[in-house]
Amino acid sequence: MLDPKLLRESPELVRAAIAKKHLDVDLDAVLALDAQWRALLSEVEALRAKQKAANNEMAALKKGSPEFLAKVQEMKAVSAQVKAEEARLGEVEAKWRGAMLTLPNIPHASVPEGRTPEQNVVFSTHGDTTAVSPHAKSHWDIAGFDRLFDFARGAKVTGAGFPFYVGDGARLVRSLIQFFLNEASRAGYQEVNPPVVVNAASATAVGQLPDKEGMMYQTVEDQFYLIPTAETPLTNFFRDEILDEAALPVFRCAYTPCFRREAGSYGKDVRGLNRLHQFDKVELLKWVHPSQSYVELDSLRDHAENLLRQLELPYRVLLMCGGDLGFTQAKKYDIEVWSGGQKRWLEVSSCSCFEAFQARRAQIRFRAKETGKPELVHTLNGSGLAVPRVLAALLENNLQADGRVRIPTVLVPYFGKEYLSFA
RNA sequence: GGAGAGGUGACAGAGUGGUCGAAUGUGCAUGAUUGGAAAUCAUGUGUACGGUUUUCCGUACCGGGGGUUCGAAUCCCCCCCUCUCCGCCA
Repeated sequence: MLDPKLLRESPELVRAAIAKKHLDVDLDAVLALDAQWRALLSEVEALRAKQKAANNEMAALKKGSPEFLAKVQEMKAVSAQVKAEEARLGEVEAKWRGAMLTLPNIPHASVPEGRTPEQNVVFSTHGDTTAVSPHAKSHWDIAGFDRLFDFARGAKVTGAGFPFYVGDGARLVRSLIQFFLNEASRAGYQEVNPPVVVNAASATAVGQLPDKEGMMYQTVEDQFYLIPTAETPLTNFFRDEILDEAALPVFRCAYTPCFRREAGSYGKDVRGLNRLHQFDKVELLKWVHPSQSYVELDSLRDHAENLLRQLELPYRVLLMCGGDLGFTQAKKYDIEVWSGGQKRWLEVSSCSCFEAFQARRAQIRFRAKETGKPELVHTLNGSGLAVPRVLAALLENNLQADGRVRIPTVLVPYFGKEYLSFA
């Protein structure tokens, strides 16, 4: 959510943001609602002040005296009026709030113009995409793939997009998770093991409700949601809290399974490990002082990149253009790994700075030493990393002539051997 | 899942219909005192929104929501959470 004061004082900034993100929002309607809401609020508050004053007078009067009874009669009318006006205020306020929630976060000045994913800027490229194994092929075509990554049985037991990982497949998944977590710890992120189902308030605070309800699995009895990312429980950790300024920045990481319904995709995007309904991911979160958010975004991105470098996987970094930037983000980098068999880039991380947009909605603040007043923190998050696509790239890029997969040196201590075998 | 108790400001803890944003204590901040500290004394110490704008003023908030009433922290209803006991269970 945007700062209502910003909207009032600099509507042109908000208008420019909407244009840069290529969104269609009727800003004038929002402004009109805002004015209406404020006018109505003043009216109601004046009425309540009147009520309060009368209340104090009546406390001094003798109960049951003629003056007292007269006052009761008089205030009955005011009371009815307050009730009616409050009902109206409630309606307008709900509309106003709804309208405010349609306003996107302001893109950072460094975000390039553009409407489509093609207009994202290639920020950097690392590693040699031509240096992958000459035997690379799409991972689902690798002989024996189905034994270690059993989609058929997953579909029987649950549904499409819920594979079983078996044997060396399961072991490699665990190795990657452990490697990612250890690296995050080493970089100063405190490890957290959060709940993987959250309530509606938490989903709302990070913007997954109400608009993205369809992307989450829901429980029947309790109105809980399976998390689409660890960002959801982690960001909510400090919801409605005021932190010490000295405690900032706070770095946290978490491994969780992630659940996404993602209806509507098809084709090669959803083949094999490319897109699943349940997948494993290590997520990195930062709560920082507003002056540090972009320095922190760079170091967050660099941490994620470093994981791919250590895994010896070619990758590139995209700086998202205005039109491809999410609603809530001020700036975002996507990191894509090179999939040598499919000969395409696969997104394995998305590093975003939200500035105060999430924090305002979730009411996460810190007490500023200077003023002693609470201020909103800035939040950032990024994957470090999503497992299945890294897995896909590893299987493809490192496929040997004999059908085995070479394990990157850094993973060998975790995996316990130098080659993964499909036999 | 069943029975009972409870949820008040940073913390402890009063308050059962009116002058209560809320006693008191602790903590914290500033000042006095001191060579310095402790102790003591004094003053101050929530958040949000709106109006105004170097000052202030108004309104709201006593777990959440609804109701009764001229008026609710206080009465009624629903929900959530915590604790104790029982049941169940890894």
